[in-house]
Amino acid sequence: MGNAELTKPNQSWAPVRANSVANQIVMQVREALFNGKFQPGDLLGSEKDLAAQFDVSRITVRDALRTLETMGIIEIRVGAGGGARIAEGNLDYFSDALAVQFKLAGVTEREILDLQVAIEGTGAELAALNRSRENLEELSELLGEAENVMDSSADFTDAGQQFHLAIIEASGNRALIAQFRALRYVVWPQNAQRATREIAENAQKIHHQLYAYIEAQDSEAARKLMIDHLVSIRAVAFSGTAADDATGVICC
Amino acid sequence: MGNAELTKPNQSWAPVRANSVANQIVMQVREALFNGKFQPGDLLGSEKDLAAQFDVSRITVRDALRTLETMGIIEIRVGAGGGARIAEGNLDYFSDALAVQFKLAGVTEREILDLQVAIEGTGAELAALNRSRENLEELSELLGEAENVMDSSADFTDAGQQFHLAIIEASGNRALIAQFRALRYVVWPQNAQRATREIAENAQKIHHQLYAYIEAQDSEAARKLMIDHLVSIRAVAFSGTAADDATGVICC
DNA sequence: GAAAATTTGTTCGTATGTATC
DNA sequence: CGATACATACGAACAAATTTT
Repeated sequence: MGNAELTKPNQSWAPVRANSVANQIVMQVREALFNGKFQPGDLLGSEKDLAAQFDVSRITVRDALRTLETMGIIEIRVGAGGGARIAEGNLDYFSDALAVQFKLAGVTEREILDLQVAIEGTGAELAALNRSRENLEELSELLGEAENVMDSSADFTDAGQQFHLAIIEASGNRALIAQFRALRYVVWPQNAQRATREIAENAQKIHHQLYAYIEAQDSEAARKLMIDHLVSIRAVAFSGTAADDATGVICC
Repeated sequence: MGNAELTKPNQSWAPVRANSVANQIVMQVREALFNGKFQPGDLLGSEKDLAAQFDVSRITVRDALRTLETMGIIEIRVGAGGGARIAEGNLDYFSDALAVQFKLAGVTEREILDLQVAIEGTGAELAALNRSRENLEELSELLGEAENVMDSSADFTDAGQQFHLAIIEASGNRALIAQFRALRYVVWPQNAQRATREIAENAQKIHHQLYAYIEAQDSEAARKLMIDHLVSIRAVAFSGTAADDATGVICC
């Protein structure tokens, strides 16, 4: 039977902190947002206003605003006409939270790469199905730009990253875009600057092939090639010497 | 004793708020965590301690702690022996942040379902490759439990959700697990309570087939069936009448 | 461009509720 | 039960930054 709940009887220290006045304010604002009572850009008010509105001290309001800000729900501006506003959507906070959780959970690079395969594989698939003419033009342009920086490891890596991002954007799925951006933020520092000239040429060739599949709307081929592309990155990343594996590619 | 390393406002492009003393404390703790100087459970100290360490007021420390807490980096306990500790990993905040960002970005249910396809498709694939004997036992157990609640829409939906989660857990990939948990939190309220008896039976059949593929380590079949399974959910969710689509399944 | 108004950032002091020993 | 330690919360005040006038 399911005795899983007996294994970890934690989470008993919640009551006092969960019912704090500051958290009650946080919950109220959050509920209002999800109930459609707020839209991005709407003004919540200044700390002074909110303190009067909720009949609490300014410091309590600050606690609540700090939490809401970190959640990405509000943005705070100082000066006249400033105050707390409903955010437009700030992916930085989310990316940071993702990175933190992966760190705390001890998620390995390999696990992250498998997640990346899931995201980018589906992204390539949907890109092939949904790409617009503008998407194709941007992808083509990025391919051209990468061609000019094949000898600069850092520049080519950056161009490759942009190409991958453009593919995800071509999928038209903002959830995937958000995930990819967050993921790139997490894995970027480790995987940077690994491209040699030979590796760059191989990557560029694969990128051209990806473009061809996406243009032809061959979603299954696009997905498979993207996954192979990423798996070969994994091979390079975990097999030690990168130069040995000529088929293995990249950094982007 | 060190201070907060007050940096000069030499970078004009950076907004003032990013250079606040509280945010500097946040960044220092965050950096320390990522540099391996902290492990989950480590004690940071009380507000008073930290105020003395950073040579700032308690309220400034409070601001920083509130941010760190919302990021999921620390957990705070009141009373003697309390204070701020490095968290074990709190997915609730992350899930909430994900839901908030999707809401603010106006991400649609369809987009979220495509992301779910990416996560769960890869999850099923990896589960077939990596499942342990314990995983199979738990999956089998969950199938049996679901069998007993086929007539209760809510209970069966819950059992189905647990089965899906168990598959992801069988993948052994904590990044996928975190993503799935967060995603479930986002989509759960809308998709709940849609199961009829007929739909439940169809879902149960598919779940049994998924188990068979995972046991046989047929990763490609597991992935494809999972995707079909989820796509049919999408069909039900977006085509209005669910009963018409006999092949379409579920709520879980 | 300068002054004024507004708002956040920061500090100190104090009181209270709560958890641990 | 009492003592201790800690977070929560309040009020007043000044500094710093930004927008408006």
